[in-house]
Amino acid sequence: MPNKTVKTRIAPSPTGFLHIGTARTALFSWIFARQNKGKFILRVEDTDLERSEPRFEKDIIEGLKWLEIGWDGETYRQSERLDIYEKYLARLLKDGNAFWCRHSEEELAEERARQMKKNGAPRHFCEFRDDPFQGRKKSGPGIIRFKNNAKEDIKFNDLIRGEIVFSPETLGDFSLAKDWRAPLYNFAVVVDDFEMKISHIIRGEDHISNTPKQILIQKALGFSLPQYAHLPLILNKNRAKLSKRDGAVSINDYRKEGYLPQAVFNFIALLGWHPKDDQEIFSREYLLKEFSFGRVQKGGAVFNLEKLNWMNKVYLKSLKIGTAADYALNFLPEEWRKICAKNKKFWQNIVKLEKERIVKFSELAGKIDYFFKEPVYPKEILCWKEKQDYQDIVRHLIYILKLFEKMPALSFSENKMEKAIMPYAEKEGKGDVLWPLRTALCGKKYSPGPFEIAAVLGKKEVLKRLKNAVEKIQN
RNA sequence: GGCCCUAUCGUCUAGCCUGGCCCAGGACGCAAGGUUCUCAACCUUGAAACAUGGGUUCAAAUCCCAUUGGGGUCACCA
Repeated sequence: MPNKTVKTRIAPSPTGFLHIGTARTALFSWIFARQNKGKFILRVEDTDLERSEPRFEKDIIEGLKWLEIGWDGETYRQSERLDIYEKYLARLLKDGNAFWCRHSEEELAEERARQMKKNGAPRHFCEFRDDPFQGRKKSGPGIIRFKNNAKEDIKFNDLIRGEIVFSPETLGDFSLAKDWRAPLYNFAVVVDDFEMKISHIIRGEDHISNTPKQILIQKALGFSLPQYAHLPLILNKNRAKLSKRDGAVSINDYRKEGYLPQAVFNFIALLGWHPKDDQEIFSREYLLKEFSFGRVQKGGAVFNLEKLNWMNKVYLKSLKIGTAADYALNFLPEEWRKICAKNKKFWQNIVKLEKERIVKFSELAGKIDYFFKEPVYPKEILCWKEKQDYQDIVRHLIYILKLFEKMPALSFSENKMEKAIMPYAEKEGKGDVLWPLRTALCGKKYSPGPFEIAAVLGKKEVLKRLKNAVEKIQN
């Protein structure tokens, strides 16, 4: 039964590019909202003025759009909501639930170090806590803290992990804001989630330890508690939180490398979630139908590039040739792109040949240069298994040359060529004939089949390249 | 270090709630073979895991306890 009041959000902070983990959180939040006919919104958490940058916000938005994880109109930016935070902050101070703390950062750091040394929980119960404005900032240091008087255990029910319990003493008087108009994370989140009527907070496991603080603030402000679902983390090879130093962690890195959005979507969905059966390749419709928190994994998942690569190949294979060609066009050097944009059929034929041989589109350009210019290669490449006699190669090439010359240019097709040449190749040894033919056309050890290449190149070009090869040997 | 989360093949995981069908299934990767002028694709086969120790039970990957390992977090970052 769909819950009509469901509202979820993705709340990235624009201090870096769209992280894979953020994308997956967005994906699950989006699915959950869709499943329940609810809403999914975007909130940019840019309260850290020092580190937030517009280019990161742009990247995050582009990444989400690329994956077609769309939010419902509402987009918020915390930096534009300072009046709201100020209002709630005033209320907290007035009610005696918050206070100004005048300790310097150095003092606080020292205190923490002392506590850690004594094997205790590092926390700050402040001496200014009983008079909200005693420590008020005039010019020196100071921030607004939560006056944590909680005695009872703080409990919440996580949709993925069940009940989680914290004892409040370990929290201390935690920070709320640097100043009236400079809210800090835990406080801003609580206010926004309430104001935006978020029903389900879906986020990474690294936020579990923030949850009790947020609950305390919610209670002090008289807010109703949302539901929580803490997703397992995405890990690197060393099983630590995946971070920038681990290489490509931004969704747009994968976009730029020419991965397909469907593949990335499918892959990150499967990183921590699994359907009832063994199906691993699935559409967003399938996921929409099948997703549930009950099947979300509790333990972290290592990001496995090899599997993504495999998955991208699967999607690449199933892509219609026209679609693939259009998409792939973006990954060509300018000069070739112009040629292909004018000659779509030519380009599609090329893509058809390489589509199943590449992992991602960025590999394409390096493999198809011989369609745009004559190949440059050492004559040794023409030898099959590196020990074929050059005289034999010349003999075979000339034979093929003559066969091809007799064929009408218009019916210079894969099939016709094959029919014409195969009897000869069977007789002389397939490798002995086909290898030199293929390498003469493309100048590469590895490539699609000779007839496939020849058909795309066309009769005139094929004859020219065969003659070149013969000359190369004879000189 | 305190607190919290977590634990099945190298990796992603099914199975665990509701013990027996599991000497543990699938996928990626790996290895071997087949197909093949090369590469890719495809087909067949194989190696590969219930963290450890105690219980409970006729029976435990599944339930209970302890231990160990891994991770997260403890900011005037989010």
